[in-house]
Amino acid sequence: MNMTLTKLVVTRSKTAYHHGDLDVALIEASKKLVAKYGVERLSLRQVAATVGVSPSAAYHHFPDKEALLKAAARSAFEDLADFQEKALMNFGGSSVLAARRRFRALGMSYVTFAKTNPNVFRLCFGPYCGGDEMAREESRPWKMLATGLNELELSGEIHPKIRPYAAILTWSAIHGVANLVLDGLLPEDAVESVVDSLFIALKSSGKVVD
Amino acid sequence: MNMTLTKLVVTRSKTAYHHGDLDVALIEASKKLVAKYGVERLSLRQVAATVGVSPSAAYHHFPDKEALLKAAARSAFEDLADFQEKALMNFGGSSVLAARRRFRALGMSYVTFAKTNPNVFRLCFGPYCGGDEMAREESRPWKMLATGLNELELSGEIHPKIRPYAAILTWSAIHGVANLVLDGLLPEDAVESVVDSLFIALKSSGKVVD
DNA sequence: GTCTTATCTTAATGTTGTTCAGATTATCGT
DNA sequence: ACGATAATCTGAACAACATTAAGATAAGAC
Repeated sequence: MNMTLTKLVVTRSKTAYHHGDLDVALIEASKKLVAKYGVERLSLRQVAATVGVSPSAAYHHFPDKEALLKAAARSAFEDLADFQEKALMNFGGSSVLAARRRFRALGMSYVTFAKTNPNVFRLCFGPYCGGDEMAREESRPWKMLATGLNELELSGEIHPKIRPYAAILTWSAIHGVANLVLDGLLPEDAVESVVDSLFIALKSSGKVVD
Repeated sequence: MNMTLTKLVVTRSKTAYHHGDLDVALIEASKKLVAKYGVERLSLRQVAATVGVSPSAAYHHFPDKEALLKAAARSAFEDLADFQEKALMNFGGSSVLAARRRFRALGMSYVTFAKTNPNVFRLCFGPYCGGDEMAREESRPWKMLATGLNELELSGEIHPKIRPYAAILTWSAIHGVANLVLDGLLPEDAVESVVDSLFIALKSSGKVVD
């Protein structure tokens, strides 16, 4: 779980001058302001004012605005993982149906997060995205996807032919609809279409000749 | 084809005071600067200076910076369509193989454009994306995808079960990899994986029971 | 308690988006 | 051809912005 907020509340100092966890407070304030106005309208000064600190104070914790936004993006990415994790908890069990429900929850929660916090979702993946530092295969969303696919495979819901591509195809498709729906280029119900078609695509036993 | 640049060159006025097609010139300059530095680092004043005009001149053609960027995004979206169209021209014929090659070219060119001009690609689909104004089903990339899928269908390369989802799934998956690769969250070769798996997924004849 | 270091503030600089009053050119009716 | 009207651009201004430098304040070590 993402503990940044908790840490903030617990260890905040009482004296006015020294804030005590300014870095975390700045990140949290950034996320809130981004959620409200979007990254493109975010100013360092506003963030500092929200936290109750002078603008230049931020420069003792981050080299510049870009670094702060990258840290906020990183934190927001963890929030997304948290959200998916919670969604997953609603569907326990080891049956085939449970595995399918969990897989569906994984994809749906991803898009629900995007639609609920469009600006935050865009922050995660925009030009402030950590990229390599987010360590691809080690990232929590990727790991959840991997285990979800393993469960489906054990239930015989994935054809061997497509198994090697399953993770990349799934993440790409889900990430794609999320963005296209946010941009207004696909209707909202496109999400269900993608999830449904992914089930069909993964289970399929078609032969391809080149 | 996107004729904005041509129009600019042809009708540019010689007198210094009146520019003659300032709107188009501003859009083109914006795209160039975005390509170089990214949307987040673009300033109206720089754009105006590049065109050789005072900053306030832009406000007689666009209500504000956001409107200019939206216009630039719209134009960039047409550039993407142009790029795909050109890629498509390399693969004529009516054979099954030709249909498959065109479909592959459609997806690959989409991602190639993204990787060649990451900042411009992000401009197309970011918060400055036209959305509804881009008219979804009437957009050129969507139409190309639709005819590409029709060709594949006529060649017997698409199973009826997945046909209704084919367009949405394909666009989502391709758009998704493009973004994830740009963000450094998927390796570059993920693109081929997605295109290959799309072929498998579309042709498949799997049965799904609920 | 003093010294050192970490943390924050104040003040300043140069750039940004945007506005407004005025200058310049094009267009059009005559 | 000419004068009025509208379109287009400039220059100067303003507040908000990111960033920096020099100094104030508090915390922790000894």
